[in-house]
Amino acid sequence: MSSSPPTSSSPTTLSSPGPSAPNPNAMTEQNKAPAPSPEHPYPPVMPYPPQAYSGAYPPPPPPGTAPYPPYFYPPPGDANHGGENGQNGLPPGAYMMLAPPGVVYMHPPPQGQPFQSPSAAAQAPSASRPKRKQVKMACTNCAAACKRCDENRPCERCQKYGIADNCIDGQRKERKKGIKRGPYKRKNKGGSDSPGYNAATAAIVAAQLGPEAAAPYYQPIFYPPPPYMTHTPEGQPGPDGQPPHVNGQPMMQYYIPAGSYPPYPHYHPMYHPPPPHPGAPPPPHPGAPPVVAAPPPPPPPPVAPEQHQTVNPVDTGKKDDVNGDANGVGDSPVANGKKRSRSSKGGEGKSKRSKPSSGARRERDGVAAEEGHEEGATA
DNA sequence: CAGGTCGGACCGTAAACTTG
DNA sequence: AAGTTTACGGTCCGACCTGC
Repeated sequence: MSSSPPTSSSPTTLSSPGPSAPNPNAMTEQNKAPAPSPEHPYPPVMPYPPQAYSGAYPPPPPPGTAPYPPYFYPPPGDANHGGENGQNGLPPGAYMMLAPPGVVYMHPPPQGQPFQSPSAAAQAPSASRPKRKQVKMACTNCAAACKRCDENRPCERCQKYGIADNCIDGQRKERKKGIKRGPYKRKNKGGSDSPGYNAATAAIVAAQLGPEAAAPYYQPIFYPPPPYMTHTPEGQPGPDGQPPHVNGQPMMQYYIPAGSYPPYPHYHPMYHPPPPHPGAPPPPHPGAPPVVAAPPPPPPPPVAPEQHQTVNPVDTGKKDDVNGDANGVGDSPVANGKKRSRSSKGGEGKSKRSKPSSGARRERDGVAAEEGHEEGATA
């Protein structure tokens, strides 16, 4: 999913890092929407009555009305957008907003690109990171050293280290058979699975905003990055062909269906505002209509315990697996394809190291945990 | 600094299931 | 049977460790 920024080589540099939890009440100077303009009043004028929608994408405008009007506000990375690159416990590439139940908010996907579901977006490698390619079978030397191998025999690495003689394929173990599995979860088949409220999203919201916010009244809606603007709403082109900037951020285009105003959902009468999050009092906004008491929210959906487990969106710090080159630096042959053993560690095979996990390590080293990731892959 | 070690993310795909 | 989902078994990135 990439509405690739026009200039940056790294999308993550263009969109600002999400500073904190996607708390709709939390707003910083940077997070604020741009000043309203006559064409784009604040809050935006909703020409349609609030509507519940959970069907096909994009949601059709009400009969007899024009397509959704564009509105503009700062790009993801603010408090209402949750995780960039898996920060804040959200999947990488996903943006989060809060909306009333049933309202599906999306914007048109970039030209020629299909809508990608949140889960798919979370799974997909980012545009800046090509998928790692693996050989079918590494030679025994490379496998033992956990180093990149190639299809040739002797492989490049073995040649480099003068152990070409030992460059042979290993023996692949046969797969276990007869492993019983539970019932399969079928994916939504509609081509684009609309982001619905489920235990996973509930858990994410609960983690970020507190359990109250996880109630169905505050559904997190994930959607792909919107396209960047080429001109301001006033028609001014951006500098050097780049998107115009607002508050130092490239301007994006959002389409906002009636009934959901992403940046400040609690200003809409339909919303039942969540209790103030500690340390993040809801800032008043000029021109904001009074908050009308909403009907009592329905009880939160029960969260299946097993799903609880899998929903651990806060990845402990998956490394940025940018591949590419297999730089030979630090590479080393493993003599005779022997399984290593480290005397002091009683190593046999891949014994656990007595050092912080790589995740913790990265954290300690100040490497940002990127790409909040999927469920713990292997059992 | 170069080479050795290895945790764990990532990948490919076989096997288990589901669907038509 | 064909398609889908799951998870096994493997690859290899990249950080740490060690010895020269």
